[in-house]
Amino acid sequence: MGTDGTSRIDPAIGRRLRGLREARGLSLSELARRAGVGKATVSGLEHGTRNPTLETMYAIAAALSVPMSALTLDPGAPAGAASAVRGTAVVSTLLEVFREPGATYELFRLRIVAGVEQTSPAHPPGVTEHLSVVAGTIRTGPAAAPLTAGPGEHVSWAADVPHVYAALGGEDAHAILLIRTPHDTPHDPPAGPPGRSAGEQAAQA
Amino acid sequence: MGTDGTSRIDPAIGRRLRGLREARGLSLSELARRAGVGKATVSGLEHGTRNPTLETMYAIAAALSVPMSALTLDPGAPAGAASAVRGTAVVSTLLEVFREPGATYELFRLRIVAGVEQTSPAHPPGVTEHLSVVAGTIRTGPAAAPLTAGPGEHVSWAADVPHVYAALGGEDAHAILLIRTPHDTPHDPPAGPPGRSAGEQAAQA
DNA sequence: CACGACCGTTCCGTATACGGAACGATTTCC
DNA sequence: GGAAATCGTTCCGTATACGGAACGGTCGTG
Repeated sequence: MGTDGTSRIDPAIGRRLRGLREARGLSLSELARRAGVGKATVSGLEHGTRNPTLETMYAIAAALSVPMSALTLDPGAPAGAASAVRGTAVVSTLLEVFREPGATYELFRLRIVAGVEQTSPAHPPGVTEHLSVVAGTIRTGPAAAPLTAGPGEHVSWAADVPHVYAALGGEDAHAILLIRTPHDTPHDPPAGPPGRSAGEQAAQA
Repeated sequence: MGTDGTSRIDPAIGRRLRGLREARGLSLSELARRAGVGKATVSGLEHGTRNPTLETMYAIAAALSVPMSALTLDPGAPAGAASAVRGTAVVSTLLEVFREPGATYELFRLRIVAGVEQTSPAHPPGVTEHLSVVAGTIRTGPAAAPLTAGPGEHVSWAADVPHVYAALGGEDAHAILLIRTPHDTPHDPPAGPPGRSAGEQAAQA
């Protein structure tokens, strides 16, 4: 990767790892033993001088009894207003994707910024969206006939028409969005520029 | 790691990666280009013949606009009947926990094993559960008055009474469960020791 | 049908992540 | 106060993940 000689990985991972280890009262040697990896590996990781293998990460995460994401801390951050300023009303984080025999499901956590209404274009026929309101009041659904839902309420609609998202009441709203794409229906190409940052992004919902 | 010569990594990662790539209509070459990694790397990854580096995983996840966890999918496995045999009908994977000013939300992915009905004890007053059916047919809600829901349907109920989960129709069912615990109402202590195994565990829902 | 563009796979040399061993520094126990 | 145990770091040879290049296959196009 870097032809620079010493490839560094995000030092935050090392700090996180050391924190988790010490929180459990484990010595570096002991953790290495439990994870079945070399002490040199753990040491190097904590210092951020190694670019670990997935296998190594699995082993260490398992030894600490945490999911890998606790170590890698993906970008899935709460992130203040940063992206709202860019004119995006809906900030989404992809939580999980799973394939069933008949369809693919994508699960998003949404934050809808107050005072802006965002319209998303139609998906291919057959795609349905299911939104569960977590906090705030959300007006969403087909642009032609949106519905209003509060905490604990749900809205579902066929996503083959343009649809809107808006937070009512002056406060940001939060929701869980499940998009079901039947197979046979090819997913539309990604809306944005290719190499944009992972984690938070404008919802292509 | 394996001194066997060829260390294999979980082939599910490869399948997941290929699924995400194809869902976006990207060719392998194009993905490699966007991620700034070699085609050989992507190819090897999809075939499960490489044990990738964190840096590589980051680059690819970013190019796909997904968090790394969408690729690594921690242990949250479909796992046949293994845990059902242990008398557990509901297998849950914690996807995310988030705190809002007024409440804490926990989001689970559930797999409900067919043919068994599981009853969960009452939560403290104020706790509500919201279940979205992903696949199959689920009978759930307060034990005294459960409801039946199919794919895309939702059920909500106050969780201060015993409640049940059951998959109808002879097939396992899948769902997303959101548990809202208002603050002031101290959450019941987590059933296990603090650092209990991440990923799959019996639902304390 | 020849040609170019692109696909996904495989081969290859190099950079580096790996575990084991050696090291000095502390701490524990007799 | 010396021996043993354990700590975290560093050195080292080996295994392997990496990107680039070469390859055959499949399209569109002239």
